[in-house]
Amino acid sequence: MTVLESVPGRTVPCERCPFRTNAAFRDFSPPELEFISAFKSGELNAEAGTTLFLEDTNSPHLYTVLAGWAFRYKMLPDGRRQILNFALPGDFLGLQTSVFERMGHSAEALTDMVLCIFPREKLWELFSNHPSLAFDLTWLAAREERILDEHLLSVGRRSALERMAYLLLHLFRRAGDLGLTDGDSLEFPFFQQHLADMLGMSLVHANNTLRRLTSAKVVYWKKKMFRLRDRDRLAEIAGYYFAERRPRPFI
Amino acid sequence: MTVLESVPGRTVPCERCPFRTNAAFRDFSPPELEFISAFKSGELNAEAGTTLFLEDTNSPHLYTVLAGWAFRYKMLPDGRRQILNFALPGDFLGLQTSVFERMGHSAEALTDMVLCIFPREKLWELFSNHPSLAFDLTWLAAREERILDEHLLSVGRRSALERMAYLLLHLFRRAGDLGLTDGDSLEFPFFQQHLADMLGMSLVHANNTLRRLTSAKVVYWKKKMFRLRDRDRLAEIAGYYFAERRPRPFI
DNA sequence: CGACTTGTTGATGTACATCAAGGTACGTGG
DNA sequence: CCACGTACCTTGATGTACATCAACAAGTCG
Repeated sequence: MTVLESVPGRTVPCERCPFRTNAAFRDFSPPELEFISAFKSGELNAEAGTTLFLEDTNSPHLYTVLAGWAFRYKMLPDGRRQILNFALPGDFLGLQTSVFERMGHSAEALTDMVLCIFPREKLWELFSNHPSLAFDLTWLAAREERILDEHLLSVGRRSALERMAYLLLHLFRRAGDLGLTDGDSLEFPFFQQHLADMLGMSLVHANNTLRRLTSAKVVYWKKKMFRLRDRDRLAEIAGYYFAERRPRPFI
Repeated sequence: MTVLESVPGRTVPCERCPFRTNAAFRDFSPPELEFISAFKSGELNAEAGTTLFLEDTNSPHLYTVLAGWAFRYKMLPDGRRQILNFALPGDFLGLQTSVFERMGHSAEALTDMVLCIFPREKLWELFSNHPSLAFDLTWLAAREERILDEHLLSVGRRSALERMAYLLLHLFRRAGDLGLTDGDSLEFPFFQQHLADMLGMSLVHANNTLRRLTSAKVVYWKKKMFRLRDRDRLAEIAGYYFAERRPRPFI
């Protein structure tokens, strides 16, 4: 996470936000940029493992991820955990807290992170004065919904092998769009337990399934280093893989 | 669906929309109402079984459900189907089509339906001139996300019995909020195959699971008539059941 | 150096899917 | 009216994809 290193104390001004030069993000008009700058109330540097949100509690903040990975999850009273989605740089966290009074999910930092903080009281100002940004928010919500739809299809109807293939492709593509990949390789910041909890299977079975993919030389996975060795084969295993790319997010 | 019968040909003017007097929906200011009236371009009367959206295609329309039930779903190439969510009166369908160029899911009418049609080109006008309505849209998107989160938790981590209990409670509550229930009973418009496809299990297993609940006298289910005989027991089986109610939707 | 974390593998059990058959209700045409 | 098909529900037999339990390997860290 180069951003983390390049900003070792003070905050990134929105005018020099690294996303401004990233092709994955749309351009902002000067008034938009000005508003965002005023909207941003600070930054949160969170260590890996930090709880960003806790289910059923309230949060005064909205965040966008500036650097690092997080994940959203829900738990059952007996400790069973379901990871709902991962959050990467550019993703928005905490919309629910501004729309309902309590979060319906928890969120945890997977790596050390930098998050931009926005006070939710000012969200209304965004809606009334900057419809283009309100639309971006809606865009992000619709994208999240689409990802959840896909995951639900995976967990509900795909086999363990198909699910694993799908998830790896999904994550690789999202990271790739942000320029986090290096050719066919990428550092995945999570443990096999995270894969299992995302895919709704046991750790042992996630391990077996991943092993089937590695020993078939479809992917490489060791010590968090991931390599996509045979993308077509992986897509074929996943059942189908729907690719879409359009720049349009918030911030 | 009384609305369907009471409007056997022409459209419902928004000023006399049945939701205006329904406690589950928020009030509109006169300008909001006026805009909505102009935004609405017509009505669609769809028979049960009609495809409202088809995955990977585009739709020029947005809909809100005025009467009837629908469901959103995705399919794998070999025919496995995952139902993502059900849509009830007041729900909004087709946001994705205005934000991406293709739908990520299909949708089908479960009963005969009446839908209000909104042209998506005018959505921008909503965002720029009626931020309160834009916020409502965001509210609906956030609610959909929350429901999907719950379903993902169910399918990924709950047992078949827990899942079934959760889903029945979920649907009963949503229908109840809209005043569609009659005491502890409700007409569910779907077949057991729909339950199975929602819960990510086979038809046979859905049947067995439902039967366990009926023979334990927790619920009654026969010929689409559903009765909640022991709500507390059902909630206990579901693991936990988080209840929240706030009026705030669009239209 | 142990203590702990993460990954890996095997043995065993079970929750689920699949296959197959029959049951009831309802429609249709004769 | 009956014979027939069709749609949905129900149940049993069998198979398998998964979970659980248990142990160990390899790395990391105080």
